[in-house]
Amino acid sequence: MDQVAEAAGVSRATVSRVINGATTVDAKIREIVERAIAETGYVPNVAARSLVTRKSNSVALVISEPDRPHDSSFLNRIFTDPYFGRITAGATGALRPHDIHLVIIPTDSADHHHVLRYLRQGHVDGVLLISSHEQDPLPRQVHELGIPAVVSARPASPLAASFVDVDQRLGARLAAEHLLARGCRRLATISGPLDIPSGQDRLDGFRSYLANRGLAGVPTVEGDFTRHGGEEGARRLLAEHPGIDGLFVGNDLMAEGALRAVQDLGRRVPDDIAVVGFDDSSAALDCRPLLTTIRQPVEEMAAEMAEVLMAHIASPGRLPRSVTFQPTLVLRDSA
Amino acid sequence: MDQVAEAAGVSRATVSRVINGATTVDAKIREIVERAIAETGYVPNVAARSLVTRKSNSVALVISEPDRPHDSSFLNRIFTDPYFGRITAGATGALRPHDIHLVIIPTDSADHHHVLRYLRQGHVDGVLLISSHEQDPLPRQVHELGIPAVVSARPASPLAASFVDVDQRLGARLAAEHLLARGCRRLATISGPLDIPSGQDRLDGFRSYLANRGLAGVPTVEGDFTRHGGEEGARRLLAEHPGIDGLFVGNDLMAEGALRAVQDLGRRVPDDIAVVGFDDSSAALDCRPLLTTIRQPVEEMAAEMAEVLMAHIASPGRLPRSVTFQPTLVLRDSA
DNA sequence: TTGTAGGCGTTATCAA
DNA sequence: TTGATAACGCCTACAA
Repeated sequence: MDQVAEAAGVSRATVSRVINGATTVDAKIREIVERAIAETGYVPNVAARSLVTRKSNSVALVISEPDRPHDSSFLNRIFTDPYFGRITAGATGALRPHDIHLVIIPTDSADHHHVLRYLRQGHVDGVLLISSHEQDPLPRQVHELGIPAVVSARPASPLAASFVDVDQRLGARLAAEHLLARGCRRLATISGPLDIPSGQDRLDGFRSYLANRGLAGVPTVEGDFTRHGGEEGARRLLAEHPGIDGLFVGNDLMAEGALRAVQDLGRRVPDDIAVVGFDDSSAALDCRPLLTTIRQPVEEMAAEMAEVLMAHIASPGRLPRSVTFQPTLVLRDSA
Repeated sequence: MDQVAEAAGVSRATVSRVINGATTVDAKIREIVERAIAETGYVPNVAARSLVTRKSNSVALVISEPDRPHDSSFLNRIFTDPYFGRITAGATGALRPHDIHLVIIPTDSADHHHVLRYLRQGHVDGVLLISSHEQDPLPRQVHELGIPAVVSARPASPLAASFVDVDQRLGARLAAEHLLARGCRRLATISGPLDIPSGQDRLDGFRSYLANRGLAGVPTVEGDFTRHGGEEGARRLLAEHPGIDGLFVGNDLMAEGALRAVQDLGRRVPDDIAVVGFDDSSAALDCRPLLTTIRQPVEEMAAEMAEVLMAHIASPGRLPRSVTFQPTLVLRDSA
């Protein structure tokens, strides 16, 4: 910076002003300084800057996955589920205009410790926390750190933190309505993990809507949000209830697997069995037939999380708030 | 830190020594200081530290994906292909013991600019660059930045940079050998994108081995390393060459799609058509039948990249070097 | 509008 | 083995 100042014949303070876009600098001088910056190839030192501003201009995207001992690794799950790509895309898009970097941090419980340390050390100004597991202690721990944070869904236990969610029960209800509307009467469902609020809520929403219309006792199996889990679930379901004519599956990945199993077992989709998924992720388009599903506006939700987080960072005293998005039915070929 | 020093009745310098594990500090004093640290809940300020050490203790994992206009988004591809999960796992594992953070940065060409700026600003001490695309300018640009870097594969155009790779041609040859050994004579292949060196090399390796044994003119279609591309490729291949009895597919994801198509078309696997994939990723286990494939030790390769990078960071003058791993055949049920 | 000077929280050098 | 003290590179009152 001294170099630039010298080359431009001004003081370091002026160089600093130019860099930070202060309005109180003469147009001519600004230009001279900018040229000097270009010529010297000067790049500000972020460490020095954040030492004084106490800002890092980056936020963490912490993706906390529960331990599933029989699964290979949580990283495999994260880098295999299109959901996280959408989250990342949405958050990046919202942060980019503000010149804020997104630091992606996948974690399972074994390294919560590292993550907390990372956050405590002040590497980032705030946290976007994607945590689905009901027992996950991370949301509370992050909250106790006192660092600005926004959670991806209603926390399992009440927490004075901002969160963004979709109306899960409404989504499930849309699926039920659609299946009923197209004439299905023997419905069943493959739910997500019941220790994950979204898995639980979608199941509840589906069942309670049907129960209110006299259709109680819907056959249910619990899946794990993976393609394989959906395949297994469908097989079990059809083995015990061969007469099923409508199936609601807790997410698209499982629906993809279920679709395959259903067709392997000789049922036509949607004629014999209509199938509705949940998410409207890229997996819905990998399905044959194309998957009718409940759209969750994940990118927009992630962007909203980022906006709320930036607001918290800008004014630390701000009260927590929650934003809920509405799901919609996306009609394709499977139902 | 002043607080800690006061609480412990020592100077800041001593506190610093304790924190950094200097051996030149009295055991008793060390203990007192440590207690003071615990009591005050002191956490070092990383910005101040890296301002003076000129180290950030973190490295970037830059995942550079080529633009594929007809695909939804590069993030979707990255968070959908198990390959990147394995890379991340391997790199994290190697870095963790050294207390170095991994900053994951997915990018397509539209934001190379941001990435380069990020690197130039000194946020990280070095770069692990995952770049497959032949025309990708990023490896060269990163190299010109002068920041320590290790690339994930032999760069398309010669570059004085360290890289880690697997012997792609040998892998393809193993596949060919195996198919021949089990009696297949009418072989075909679905290659990866030919503008990606690994796609090209696997194809070359497969064809040239066969050509040397009098089997030239192997039917070939080019795929895109996605499940869907594999499905399409297999359909095209079988439409034109219905007599095929052995198929080598450029990666497991495509093999999964191909397997589905082949069986949809009424062929039994492996009896009518034997199928060999490449990678040994988790997708191989999602296949039915389980996929026989060429194992690429991705985790170990990523770990090696990290080791080499740390060596470069430790001694900046170090000459670039390349490390090549050997692929192996993993026998399962599809061939 | 510009320059001067002090301080941000560490580490590192040098004496003691 | 410990303690002063000087950087590290930047921002920001405050003074000019």
